[in-house]
Amino acid sequence: MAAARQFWLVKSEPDVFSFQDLQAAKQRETSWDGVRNYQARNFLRAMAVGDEVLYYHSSCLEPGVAGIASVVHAAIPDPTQFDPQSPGFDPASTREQPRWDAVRIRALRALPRFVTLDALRAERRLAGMRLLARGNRLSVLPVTPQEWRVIAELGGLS
DNA sequence: GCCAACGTTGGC
DNA sequence: GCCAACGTTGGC
Repeated sequence: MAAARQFWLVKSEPDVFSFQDLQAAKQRETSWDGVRNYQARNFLRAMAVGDEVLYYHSSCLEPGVAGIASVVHAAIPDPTQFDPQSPGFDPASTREQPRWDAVRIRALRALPRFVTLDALRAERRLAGMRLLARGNRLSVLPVTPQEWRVIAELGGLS
């Protein structure tokens, strides 16, 4: 029996790589690498092919959820950790014992309505959402099916 | 640019 | 194992 599909949220600075950039990418895909936080890495490792991912724009004029992507390849060692030229280079990582992982995601669709951080905060059904917790800084987060439904609704889906 | 919150590092 | 210093995140 197949495991139930899980839901996630990833943050990206749109000035660096927006959801539109993902849609415009070759195959609408990208390697989700550069994550350098252990908790976030563990969430990456828990992702399975077919899981769905909310794509959140952070550190910008209007933070919020821009679109939906899906996981098309499960976690592998993040190649940027071995690259001295990369900002993600980690001298403590070895090929034998890599510390950091990356997954591959593909854009599914933009939300018909961009769901702003303000709108998320204003929605009582999302009061417990991890993204909205005080001081939250994780760039990869799990999302509950209930939260997913509410955000899809706010975004104009279904 | 500011600042609160948080994770990581390293001296002890 | 503690904890101060430091770096980063991310909203504003």
